[in-house]
Amino acid sequence: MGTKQYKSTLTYELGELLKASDRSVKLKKGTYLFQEGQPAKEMYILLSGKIQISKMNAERKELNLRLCQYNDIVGELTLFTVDPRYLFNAKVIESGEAAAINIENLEKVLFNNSKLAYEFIRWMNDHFRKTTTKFRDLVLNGKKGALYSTLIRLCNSYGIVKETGILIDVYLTNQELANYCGTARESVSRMLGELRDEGIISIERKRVIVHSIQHLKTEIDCENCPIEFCNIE
Amino acid sequence: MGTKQYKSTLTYELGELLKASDRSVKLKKGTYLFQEGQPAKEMYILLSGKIQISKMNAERKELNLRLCQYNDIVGELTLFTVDPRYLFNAKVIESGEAAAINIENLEKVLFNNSKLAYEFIRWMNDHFRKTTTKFRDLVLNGKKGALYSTLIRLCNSYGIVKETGILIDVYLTNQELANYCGTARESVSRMLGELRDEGIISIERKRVIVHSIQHLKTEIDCENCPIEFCNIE
DNA sequence: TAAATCATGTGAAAAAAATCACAAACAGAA
DNA sequence: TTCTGTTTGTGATTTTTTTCACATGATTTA
Repeated sequence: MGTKQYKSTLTYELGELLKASDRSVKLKKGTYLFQEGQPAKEMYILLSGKIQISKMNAERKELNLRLCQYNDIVGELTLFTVDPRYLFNAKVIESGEAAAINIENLEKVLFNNSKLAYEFIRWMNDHFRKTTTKFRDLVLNGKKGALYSTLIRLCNSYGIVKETGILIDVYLTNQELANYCGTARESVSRMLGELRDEGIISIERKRVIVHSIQHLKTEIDCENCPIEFCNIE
Repeated sequence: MGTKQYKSTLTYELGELLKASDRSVKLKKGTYLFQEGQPAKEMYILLSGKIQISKMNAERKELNLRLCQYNDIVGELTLFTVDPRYLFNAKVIESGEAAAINIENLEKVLFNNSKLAYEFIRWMNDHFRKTTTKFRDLVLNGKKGALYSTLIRLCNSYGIVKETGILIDVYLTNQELANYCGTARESVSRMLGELRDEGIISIERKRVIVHSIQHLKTEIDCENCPIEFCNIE
């Protein structure tokens, strides 16, 4: 009991990718694996640790897009472009290790292995699907909807089922949570406080326990889409 | 003078795709080419007319995601999935015609033609990139930012350069514009009114003319990203 | 051409969210 | 353990946005 509820696609084919892996990189908490605008030579697969993918706007407000862990792919959007550059920031929020894959090599592999290319297209589809649904939630359901949606996704990706509810096994500050929602830190603090008072969640040493995910779901009219499309990776 | 400023990728390879085209479909204004949840057998390439891609939430609020025209691909996200279903609504807002491509056929073609698969991955990358940037604008810059971003993208996709400014050559109601921004119809009306009073835009028979796109850009701290990543397709 | 339908503009009020300012709580380092 | 820097909670205020209600304007269509 008490393990991750869902692990994303790329399975056998992931092995293929890893074979093309050139080197491994140590990830130190607080550093960046890459940042927006840097020239991109490599794509990565996480072996351990956690990485937050974000995009800044010009006012330096940050929007967190994904929270990645073991087996997740990061830096993928640079494939097959001229003068490839990273589009996002990849911040290490839990130390670990990643396998680096040279983009040029990967492009060759994809070109010669249609099974893998196919798998990759499928993965991108899934990925796109998640993103769009998430943004719909963020844009249409107000800031409360944004937070609830984020919590649900965090449950699906990092939730550990306990007797009392689902423990979201990541240490996130309110500010970071706010960056997932495009909202103000204080608003998150207030909304979490409300949920706490209503007994929907509780907070135990910086981690959230969701006692009634159903409540969050009904509040945003969650259509109970399959868990593989409703996560934060 | 006076033509579309940018036309998206898939060029030669588009021809390849079209060769696999099975039939063509007439598009009648006001109808839907497909709707969320319907089983998906075909992907489409627009030959003429305009189609709006949207996603609903459970409260039946609609979020408009793309506005597609000649040579744009719609219904693409169903590839390589089991029990494929459309994720979005495709509403015809200007009559025209589309080439339908059977998904199973296309999967075969992609599988056997790595050049095409490669091109497809690249297209999806671009597509993803646009989407993410757009949503960042929507989420981080408030409702005004959302509208300005939408107007800029509309200029890039449908703008016709005139002496006085850029004419956005699409007939959109305030409600439809609002659906692109995740905002209320009345708010759009008010914001457009303000822009009109300031002389930034004017409206001529339901179409917007942007006199100072620069003003819109500075307001949302637009980093002047390449036009091919800043459009509404 | 009139009637009907749909789209727009706008005031007033309510609701949602951000901002500012500061105290309290907590975590990590010395 | 104490100090220090970070994170959290919260009141008060301001700003942004939505909502409601209704008048006006524009387009269809019969």
